[in-house]
Amino acid sequence: MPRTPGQRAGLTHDAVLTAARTVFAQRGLPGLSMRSVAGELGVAPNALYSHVADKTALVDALLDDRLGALTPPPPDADPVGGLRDVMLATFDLLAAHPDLVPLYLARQGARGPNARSLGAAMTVLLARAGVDSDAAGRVVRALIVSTLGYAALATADEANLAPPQLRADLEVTLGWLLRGAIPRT
Amino acid sequence: MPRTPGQRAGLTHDAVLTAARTVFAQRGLPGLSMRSVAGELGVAPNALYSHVADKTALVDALLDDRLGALTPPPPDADPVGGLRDVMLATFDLLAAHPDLVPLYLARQGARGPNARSLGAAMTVLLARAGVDSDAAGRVVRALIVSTLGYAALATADEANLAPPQLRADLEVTLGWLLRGAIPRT
DNA sequence: CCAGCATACTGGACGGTGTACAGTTCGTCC
DNA sequence: GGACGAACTGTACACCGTCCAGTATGCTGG
Repeated sequence: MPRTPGQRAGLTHDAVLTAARTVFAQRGLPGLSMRSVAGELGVAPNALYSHVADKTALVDALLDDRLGALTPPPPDADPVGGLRDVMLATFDLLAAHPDLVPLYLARQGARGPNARSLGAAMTVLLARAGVDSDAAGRVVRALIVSTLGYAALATADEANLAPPQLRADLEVTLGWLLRGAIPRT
Repeated sequence: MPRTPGQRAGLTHDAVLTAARTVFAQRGLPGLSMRSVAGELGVAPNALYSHVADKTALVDALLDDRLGALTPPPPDADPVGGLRDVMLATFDLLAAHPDLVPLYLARQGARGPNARSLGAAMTVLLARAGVDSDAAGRVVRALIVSTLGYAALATADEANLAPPQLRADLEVTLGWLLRGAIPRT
């Protein structure tokens, strides 16, 4: 999107984020550079630094942005089923956009607002299942770790493992974790 | 280790690997470049390419090399305890060398000979616990995913989670997984 | 013993990266 | 209307992985 020179670009943090999203969608992770994002905006690479601290800050924002596509489980859902479904949905999101996975791994899962709200919704479900809030954090971590890990396996290049197979394996694993974490009723 | 010019360096794949190990130990992941490894050997950067296909191949070798520090569980060990101990030892190894973790994550856990032999030893234990070899692969994956994931959390920069705490959490998680995977006796 | 050859290695370069510094141009507010 | 601060550009630095063309070395067959 080149501009006629002499005019202002009028960038904002959101505009940069949007451009990053576009570049990332079209050219994947290796194509995501400050220069490519700036090019998408018709702007010099350094111009981005007025709106974004770092490349890592931009990537963080991008990650949480993508997490917004996930709908948190409703508070009145069945705890075990609800938790399993969010994690499987997360797996599906990551499997559909393989280039996201290395980014999440490098950041250990993003701590933006969307990530937080998902975590909160999961904690609510766990509370209803009798898990106190101290333990809930640990359980959420265990679930996320497995989900991210299986997503990583599913998006590996050398993948001799088929994603549907891994999705099934993840489901089994989540069952073990939830059965262990939630006191028998 | 500069040489007097005009003489051969006499590099080998092993020499390159050793140099890489040294550089990595001293300068960490960001300091590990083809140029720095070559510098350690007193050699031009391109010289490495006579002994190593890629930087990624070098890193792969380095990863499996470090995995050699782990001793596989003996075949006659208690299955649950033995499996738990290998994974905790793996966690400790990674926690002690934080820069290893991003590399393992990027490669989804290394497929070199050392990694294979560890996997084989784990499969043996699982077989003795009544898990057939098909399911064993899945269980091993589940265990590794959690272990790597917790190690990643333990080595995160922003870590508000203390490593000993995470180690304890991992132990609990491994218990859940093993209890789920191994049929009740 | 010497010719020939494959291999190891060097020098230099290409195209890329993230980002710092200095300067210019613009919108906005007193 | 003049000053100020922010936005943006041009340029540059210090890296990166890797390729290409050349040179020198050690080993091998005659």
